[in-house]
Amino acid sequence: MTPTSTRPKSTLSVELNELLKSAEHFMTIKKGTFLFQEGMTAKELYIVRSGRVKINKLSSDGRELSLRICTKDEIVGELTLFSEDAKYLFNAVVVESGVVAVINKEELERKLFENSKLALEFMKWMSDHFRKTQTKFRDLVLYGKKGALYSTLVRMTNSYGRKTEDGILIDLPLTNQELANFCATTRESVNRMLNDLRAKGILSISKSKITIHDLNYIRSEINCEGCSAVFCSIE
Amino acid sequence: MTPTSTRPKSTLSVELNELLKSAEHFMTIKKGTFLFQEGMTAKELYIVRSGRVKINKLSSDGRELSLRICTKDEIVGELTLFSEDAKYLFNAVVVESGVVAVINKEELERKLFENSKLALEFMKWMSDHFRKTQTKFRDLVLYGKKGALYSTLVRMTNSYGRKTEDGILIDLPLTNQELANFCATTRESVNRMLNDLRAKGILSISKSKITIHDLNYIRSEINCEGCSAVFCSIE
DNA sequence: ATCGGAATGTGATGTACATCACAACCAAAA
DNA sequence: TTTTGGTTGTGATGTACATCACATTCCGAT
Repeated sequence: MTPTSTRPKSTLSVELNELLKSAEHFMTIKKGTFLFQEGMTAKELYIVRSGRVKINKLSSDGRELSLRICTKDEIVGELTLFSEDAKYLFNAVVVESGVVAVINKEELERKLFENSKLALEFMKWMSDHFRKTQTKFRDLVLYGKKGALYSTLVRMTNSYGRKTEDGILIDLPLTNQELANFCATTRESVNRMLNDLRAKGILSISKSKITIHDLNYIRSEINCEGCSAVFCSIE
Repeated sequence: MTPTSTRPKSTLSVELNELLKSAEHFMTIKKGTFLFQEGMTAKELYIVRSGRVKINKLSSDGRELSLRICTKDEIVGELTLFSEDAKYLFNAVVVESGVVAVINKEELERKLFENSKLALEFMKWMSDHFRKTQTKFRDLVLYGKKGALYSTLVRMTNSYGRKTEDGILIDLPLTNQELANFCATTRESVNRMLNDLRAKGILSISKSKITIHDLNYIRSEINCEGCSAVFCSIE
């Protein structure tokens, strides 16, 4: 698993990472379990150290909207900070076993108060994170389901893409259904759209992993040529 | 204009407001002009003191997606903080003349660094703001166009609603087109949906202002009975 | 190798919503 | 008052996408 990602990632700065570390204890997480569920009162947030955590939201009629897939060094549960008696807005389900660092909310708030540098970096992280989310929803809302899928593919590529001879491999097995959950659409629609792209030679799929041959085509379809890829990720 | 809003608002705390004030100069803004436009390099952010500023985004084919309408004490342009060489993601167009306080980005960052209390409160504001946006997009994506409209109505009510004898008046003239822009839909669809609601006695319209007679009906349709209204606003 | 469950693929049909077209209704200006 | 430009209202039609139904492929467990 060489770090041959095609684009720079906006991760936690070293300092932020180090400082957060000092306040934490660790917890192993097992595939299929929840880190937290929507509506639970939030007392802590988490930093993924290994494994994968998916953030999602269930609609009243049982459909799932996936929002993020978080791997190493991603912060989870951040939305509840600074509001007393906050409830988690989303679910965090472990999709690959691993370890998270547990950070007590109040303790973090105290640390942020005491350490201006930490506070500033944390604000920067929040701000970046906010921008990512905003642009993602914009694609979803402005460019229909195709926009949603293409946006998801671009983000997946930026987060998990690894250069190969014939394109960029999204190094994460994905079913049609899982992609559909990110797009608020159905597996059938995703299937048809992917087959169209396949027919055009834009991408190919093998062993439920997607290889993108022509990322620019996808990016141009949703007018994201100009956007800085740093904000365009799935984490 | 008595402050008979039906629900508590999450505005800037007094301290935050005061501290921000010290760094600012004022600028009058005229209806129809832009505070900033998408893609411009961002050097400052703004606090609305009077008048109204609409935040929107134009799609490549000319459709408009409205995101916020900001009045007194709302922060505008906040998304560009902490990222050097940031470009504005959206447009800010003045829809009602007034005055804004101008805050230099670098100066604010310095102030936040020097004053932990300010930093903490600012983070709280960002976090609240983030939650609002997330929940709004969720309605938009999960519950279709009807969900988008109902969500917009609830938010408008929370932000501009004033109790009257026969319901809650949204004290802001709104055309079908303007509502449509908030929902990423067409004026015709909005018109039909509003007429349905009118026929059911849920709301009524006069002089392009909406009065909601049965807010609970609308809220129940998009499953937001449980949500705290503080986060459910249009600002 | 073979069985069974999950994932994929693809037609037929339904439905929500956009688009088009145009009539009716204002309210402010001439 | 009449004109005019913006807004509302509403049918007819088109299109994107969801839903349903079922066949096929894939893959791990026995």
